[in-house]
Amino acid sequence: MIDKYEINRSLAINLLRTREAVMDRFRPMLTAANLTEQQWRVLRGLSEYGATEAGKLASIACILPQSLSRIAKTFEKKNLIKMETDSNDARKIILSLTKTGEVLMNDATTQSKKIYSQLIEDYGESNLTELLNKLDLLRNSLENG
Amino acid sequence: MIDKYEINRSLAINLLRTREAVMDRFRPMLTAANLTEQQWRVLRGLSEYGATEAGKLASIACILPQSLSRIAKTFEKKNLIKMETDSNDARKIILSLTKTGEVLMNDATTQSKKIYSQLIEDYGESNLTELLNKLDLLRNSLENG
DNA sequence: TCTTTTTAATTAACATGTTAAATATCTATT
DNA sequence: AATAGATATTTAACATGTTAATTAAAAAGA
Repeated sequence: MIDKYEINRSLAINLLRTREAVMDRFRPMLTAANLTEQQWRVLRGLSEYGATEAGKLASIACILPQSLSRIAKTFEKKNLIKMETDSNDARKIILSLTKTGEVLMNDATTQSKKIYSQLIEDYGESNLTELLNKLDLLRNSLENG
Repeated sequence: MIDKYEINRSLAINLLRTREAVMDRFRPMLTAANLTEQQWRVLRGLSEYGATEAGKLASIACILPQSLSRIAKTFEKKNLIKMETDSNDARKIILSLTKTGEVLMNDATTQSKKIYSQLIEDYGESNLTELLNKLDLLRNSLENG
């Protein structure tokens, strides 16, 4: 069925709709862990990269530094992360997971990997690889175009 | 260069990063028109579909009905849209563009089409078609999987 | 060294996302 | 017709996105 409405073939909207469809599979896990999508990305970044300065972590987690400031404050109160000033540059704040944060992430990551495995099974590994490659190519085209 | 960090190959984050890269090209146009991304999607939906009830418009524009309520209120004050109760069902609100709204959209749409044409030229039409097809397939896989 | 510029993080203000609840209207059932 | 249940929209509360301004510290230049 051909769609005569341009908005439905718009690239930006298709990327948005598709991302929402992907996240629908992960939302139950996030709700159970009492984490927002952004909080999940921040903790995941810390879990994979270890102690990281705020600016770099924001970039890794795809959120703005301003948002990370607020999220970090919340996480520190909940004792999920530690915040320390960089000894070589007092402007920088180094964030890292506490033991509590690591335990939370170990549980959540296990569930996340299961969900992702099922997604790959449903979509097909080659389709996933090709899609990721096409997305990389698009980003490169946009930067250099 | 192989990326050892899983977060950087995550599908949801790649879709997010790519969408941001696409929108970077449209943001100057939106800033000039003094519209947010969501407001742009709402006006574009109205422009293409004509008078539309709120719930359907929210779905078309990929925003939640709650967000559309707030946006519609703003637009009505600015005289960009009209809000009328459906004569057959008083629960429904029919939204439509005013003349002022149409003029705004005519200008913005012209610019938008130019930006999109340039994007297609940079990325390649066949790449774009294949990407959109892969996104459609992914959404179908997620729904039926 | 002192000043200027740049960088990193934070804060502020407003718009939107998200979840839950409230309101109004319609539909179905009795 | 009266009630219960379903639907469409709105409101509320809090988290995040976005733009602009602020603060503190490092880097660069005179």
